[in-house]
Amino acid sequence: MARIISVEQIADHVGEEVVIRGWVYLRTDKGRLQFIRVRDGTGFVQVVVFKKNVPPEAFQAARKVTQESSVIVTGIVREDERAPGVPGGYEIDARDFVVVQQAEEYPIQPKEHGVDFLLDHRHLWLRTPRQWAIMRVRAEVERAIVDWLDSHGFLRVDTPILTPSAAEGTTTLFETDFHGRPAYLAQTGQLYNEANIFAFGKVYCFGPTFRAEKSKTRRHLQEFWMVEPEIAWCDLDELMEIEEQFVSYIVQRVLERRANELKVLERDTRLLENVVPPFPRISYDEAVEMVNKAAAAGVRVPPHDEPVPPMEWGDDFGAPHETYIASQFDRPVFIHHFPTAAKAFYMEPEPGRPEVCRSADLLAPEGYGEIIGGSERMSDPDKLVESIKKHGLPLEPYKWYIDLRRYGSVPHSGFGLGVERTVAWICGLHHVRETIAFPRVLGRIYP
RNA sequence: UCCGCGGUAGCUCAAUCGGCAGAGCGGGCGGCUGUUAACCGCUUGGUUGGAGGUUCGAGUCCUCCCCGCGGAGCCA
Repeated sequence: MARIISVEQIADHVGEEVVIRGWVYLRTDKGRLQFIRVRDGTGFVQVVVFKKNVPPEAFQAARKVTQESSVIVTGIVREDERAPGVPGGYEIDARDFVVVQQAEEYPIQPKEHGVDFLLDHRHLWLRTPRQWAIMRVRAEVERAIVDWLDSHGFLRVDTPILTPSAAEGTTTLFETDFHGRPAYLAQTGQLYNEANIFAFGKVYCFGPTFRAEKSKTRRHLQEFWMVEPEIAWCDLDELMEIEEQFVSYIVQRVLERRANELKVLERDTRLLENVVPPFPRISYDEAVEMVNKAAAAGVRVPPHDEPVPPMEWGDDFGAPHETYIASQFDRPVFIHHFPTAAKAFYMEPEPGRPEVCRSADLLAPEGYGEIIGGSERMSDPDKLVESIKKHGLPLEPYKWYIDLRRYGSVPHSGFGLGVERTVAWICGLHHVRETIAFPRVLGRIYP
């Protein structure tokens, strides 16, 4: 009895008779010769069913098999450079072909489809090679995140998803019912992380976060995953060093372990190979100057070839600004010291220049925008209370948060990295909706 | 919420000035021993998003509504 193998491991079985269990992705009927591409979840392989080599009923089954039928194939693994698939270069010369279930007419063809149709069929769309590759890269990104943090002294401490009030007070939250009292789905775990560092030093939380903003862009989801490390005894410069090490590790690890998937996605990996420390650092002041020079020179940016608009000091960057700035560098770039007024209440103002704060965003190259937002946190309780008031927020919900500064306050910093934007960048995708199995975009909750 | 674009066969799209609603793919039947989204022949397939209006005649023009896409703001 031949052994069941996974397509991923096919190179180890050349010349052996093996069994593959999977689903039919594509069939080419050449009369007495049937080319059937089978995927088993770990890869895609071409099965060659030649009439003379299989029992008559097996050949009939192969000739009639429909796309996405579940099948069990027995055959001999052969090296052949013509064989398509992932990893590719190997095919199975069938000796038997059994259909477990003959699939009904399948709605998704290996052709072009519209976005609306594909999202309505997301449960089936996930089976296609491109989506398969993206989800495998995502899983590698998530493993790299956890591995790096766990091996650098961080303790994973998960933070609540049901929260009593707005963490930052600015963005729209999803409201739910907590036994008669309003509760909100978390938009960040950061404030809880800050409590946790005083118990554990370096911590991170990693889970879904929710934003009810009516955002409809290629960079936004209503539900997305974020990893948020928080570090005691850490200032902004040390934070940026940690971030560039962390991001570089993630990218290099995907390059190393998911090369086949990046090939399926036709990603130009040379752009990713540059992603090693140190990353360039520019101040907000310098960034504004860069943008305005470009605006004056009439520079245009992709993807819509729009002109870079001029901006005033104090404005936040729009998408064309971010794209332009990122395009000036061959790896992610930090922008630090944003205007205090444009940022969250908890960020530490720069001593001697309180109009800017110790914050830094990390912009991914190629127009993928902000993948990290981070800052040094305010550590003085009186200044914090003042800032909360200045932002028009109530003090009562932040009582515990202010407490953290009253019992052994230390300089500390942290950041949040958006998983979907990072995966979209690494994979070279046009929209973050493809980076999560079941995306929650505005106006869509099915499937 | 605002700005722009769109909705025609299962899918992707076409239909000139308002004049017989079409093609490719998919499905079905047949052919082929090296296909890579194969190819060739035949065949199947329609409440043109919905409601109203103008007209001899509406996919096409007008009004309202619904849905989707892209972007802005905000953010990761």
